[in-house]
Amino acid sequence: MSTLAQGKADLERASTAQKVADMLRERVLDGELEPGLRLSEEAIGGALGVSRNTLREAFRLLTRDRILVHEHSRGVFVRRPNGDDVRDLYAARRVIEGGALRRWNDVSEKQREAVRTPVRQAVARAEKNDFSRTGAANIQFHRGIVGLAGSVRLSDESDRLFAELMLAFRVAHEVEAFHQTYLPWNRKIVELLNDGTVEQAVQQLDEYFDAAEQDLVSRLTAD
Amino acid sequence: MSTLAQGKADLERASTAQKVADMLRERVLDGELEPGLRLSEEAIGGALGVSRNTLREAFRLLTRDRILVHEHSRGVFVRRPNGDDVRDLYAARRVIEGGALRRWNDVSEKQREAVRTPVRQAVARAEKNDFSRTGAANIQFHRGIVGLAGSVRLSDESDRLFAELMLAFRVAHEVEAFHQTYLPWNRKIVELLNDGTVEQAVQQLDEYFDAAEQDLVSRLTAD
DNA sequence: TATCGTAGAATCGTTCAACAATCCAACGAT
DNA sequence: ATCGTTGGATTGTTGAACGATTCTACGATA
Repeated sequence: MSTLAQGKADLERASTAQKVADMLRERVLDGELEPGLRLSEEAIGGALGVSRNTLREAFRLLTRDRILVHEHSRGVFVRRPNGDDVRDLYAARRVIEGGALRRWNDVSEKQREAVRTPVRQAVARAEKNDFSRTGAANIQFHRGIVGLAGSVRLSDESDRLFAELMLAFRVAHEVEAFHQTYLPWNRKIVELLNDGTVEQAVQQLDEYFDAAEQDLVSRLTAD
Repeated sequence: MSTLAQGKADLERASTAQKVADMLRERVLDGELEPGLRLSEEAIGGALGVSRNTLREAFRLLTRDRILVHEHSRGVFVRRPNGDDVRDLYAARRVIEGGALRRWNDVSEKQREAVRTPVRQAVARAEKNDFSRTGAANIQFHRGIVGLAGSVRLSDESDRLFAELMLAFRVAHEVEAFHQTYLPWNRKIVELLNDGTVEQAVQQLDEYFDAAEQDLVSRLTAD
């Protein structure tokens, strides 16, 4: 039955606006479209061969995902987070991930493995100097933490927060180096969880957030 | 200067789609447009005197706010939460509000007052049998709790979750009675916070969520 | 020189009309 | 009673058009 559910999801993926939005999202997160850039309706619509109305619909989907921002009568821009945005993002993450982590003892083993596995992957990839994928594994680690909450709404919202944070990394020119710096923290958090000392793991996570926020904010306000 | 910022917000309030979305949101939350109802583009667009494209844009804004759901090639519907949705919503609230409440000792006095005041108001209004406004005060209480996190993104997302929950109340025919039932809980939580026993307050909040979720789910799956 | 205002270009906001694609309900065949 | 089929209704998408807003560059004034 799971294959049927999968197929249904693929079928529903129709919609030109959805496909355009997916393409643009990829371009933005890859860095081809830099934060702060204005996306002209005419230029992009012409390049992609879709009408303005459809393109505007794709824009709306991406503003919902925090990828773009819409300014009335001025157009849409690739989101360009500043220091205040980063502080806000980490304030949200502290509450969400801290709250989720405290559910460690109440969740399924599968959910716990979704936290442990990405750290193992990140370590393995870092040893091979495969840093681009180390970052992806780091994100998976945090997605696993949010997953402990058991709410798809919360996981979806966190994905949007992560996307915004990725843009902040890009503005700070920290796309690759950032994640590996904090890899030891993640490893320590998993150790503490495995020891059953959940509160200590939460505290460690908070320290990670403090350090990461301070680092990122200083690099953003330096510009 | 605050008046200037206010004026700017008013000026930016333009956009036909935005006004249409505001009107529709009100109609939905008031109950005029029932959960599950399909909103015809032609009918509503004609009634409101706006073009289909503009109306579709308003629809997208409301799907972002969890008021409407969009089904491809079928149209948009007033969201109609089911039991699984409610469980997901409370899973999210447990983590968000629990995590926010634990920040009690780290936040400003103003933030703490934003939690205490709504409970006082709710008590006063309940004594006057003003139940419709009791519910509003109850929501303010929980908004105050989320506000302890100090993240506008998290507060905004919580507002969307609350809106969805309001729809669930409506489906369960519990719009008015629900909030006052749990007023004693809120009062107890504030007492525990004032006593400085934050962890006990969190535990009390969790019990509130357990009871509220169970109540609401049973009424939803009964249909 | 610097500030201000203005004209014109560029772009967005919104509408309208049209057609293809999809969904739905009624009908009839097996 | 279940399963195709056929129209009719609704959404998806396009293209063009025009008013409204923003931006840019130029020139006037102090």
